[in-house]
Amino acid sequence: MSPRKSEASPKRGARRALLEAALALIREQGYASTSVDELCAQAGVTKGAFFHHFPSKQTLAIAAANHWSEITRAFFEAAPYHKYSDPLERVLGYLDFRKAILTGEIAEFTCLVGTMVQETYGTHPDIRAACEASISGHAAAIAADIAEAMARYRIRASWTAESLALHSQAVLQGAFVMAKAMGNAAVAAESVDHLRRYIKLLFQTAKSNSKEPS
Amino acid sequence: MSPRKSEASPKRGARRALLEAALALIREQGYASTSVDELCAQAGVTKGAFFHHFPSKQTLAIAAANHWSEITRAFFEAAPYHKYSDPLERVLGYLDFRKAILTGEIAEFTCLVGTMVQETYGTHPDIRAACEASISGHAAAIAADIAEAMARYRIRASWTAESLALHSQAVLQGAFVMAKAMGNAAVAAESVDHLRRYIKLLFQTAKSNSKEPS
DNA sequence: GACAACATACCGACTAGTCGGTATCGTTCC
DNA sequence: GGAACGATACCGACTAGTCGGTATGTTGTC
Repeated sequence: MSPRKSEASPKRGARRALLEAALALIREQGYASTSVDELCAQAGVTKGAFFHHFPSKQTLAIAAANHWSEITRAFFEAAPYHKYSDPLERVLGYLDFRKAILTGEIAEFTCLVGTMVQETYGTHPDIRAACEASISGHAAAIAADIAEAMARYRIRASWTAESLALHSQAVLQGAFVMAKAMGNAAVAAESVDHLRRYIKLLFQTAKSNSKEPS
Repeated sequence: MSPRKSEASPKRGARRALLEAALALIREQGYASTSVDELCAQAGVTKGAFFHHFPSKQTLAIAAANHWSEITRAFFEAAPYHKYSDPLERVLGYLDFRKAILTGEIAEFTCLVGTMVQETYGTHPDIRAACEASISGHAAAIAADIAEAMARYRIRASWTAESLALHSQAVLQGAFVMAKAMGNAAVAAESVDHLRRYIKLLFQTAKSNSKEPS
């Protein structure tokens, strides 16, 4: 009985609430300057609940990075660009999608692990590894489409699909840094435009050589 | 009397020693997790000296960002790529130079203001502004060469010199994030390669149209 | 002796993490 | 069905230490 379930945020969901709080706060302020008390207040739980679920602040950060991987994976898997049968269109559609979501507050579209790895890479190896896994995982998904596109359009290049996928992530991470520095998202959008133009150019030259695929 | 000057680091140069310490430590650990005591220890001065020269930790961060602007300006002004008379060669030479200096420890080639702005953009507006000024100033120098190259090669494009210069900075900042995440500089170097290829492609297509300038 | 350039001692606020205790669950046996 | 039971979820006061910042003392220089 008592059929109610899933309240505001606490009660029986402290772990998830803390992970969500970590996403919000760390993206805004970074890892070091986000205190455990602050995380608890945001999540609506107490310190006891925090250390019941996570043995340390660092452990929460790692869990948050993994949670971020899951969230983003699901988010991009549901994105509309997957409908294209042409892998190159999927790659370009991915960039259009990334540009389209550059709206609202800066902390709402920037990357948790990119932010976190900057201040932890030297001091918290485990957090860095979790961030690397998140970025690499996402890049691998892009690399698959790029590789397919290269095969389809008979691209023979000095660069690899993996390299271009990682470069795409670098551009996006850099775009976030620039957006934070300039205080607006427009500069980030323009960088995505440049990246899109680059990839089109890479495939355009070879595309004109071989007419149709298959 | 006593003709000796410029000792190891302290004595009569506390301010400069603290600025150098800030560059080293903040690039390694970030702003928030670098304490005033740590900065003093690294600089070889005491806390009294710190607050004699800087009214607050935030003020030091701003001074460090400005110091960084000066350091990097002098560094890049002395770089070899300025010898080229062709502005496009200067731009490409700039990228070759940026790739060439991606050696040694990660903290030694990454950008202070890019690191700092990530964790301060939302909470310390003055630091953010100083970081923006540093990046914008550097980008403006690149934009000048790009603009000259566009004029010389009669480029008429949907992008501007300023936009491409900012994109270059985004790629570099992103390359640093990726290097920190992956734990190696190679991934950063490959991103610079991609950026160089992009700019060559942008100018190559138009270059074939109009033979020689002037 | 006045002033700048430091050093030393210290303060209150805040930090991550601990600990004893309680509330609420699912399970088991009657 | 319900009492008993062990486990998990959670609470909030507490600690030991660190933080940025201050107040005051010392020293060299003009």
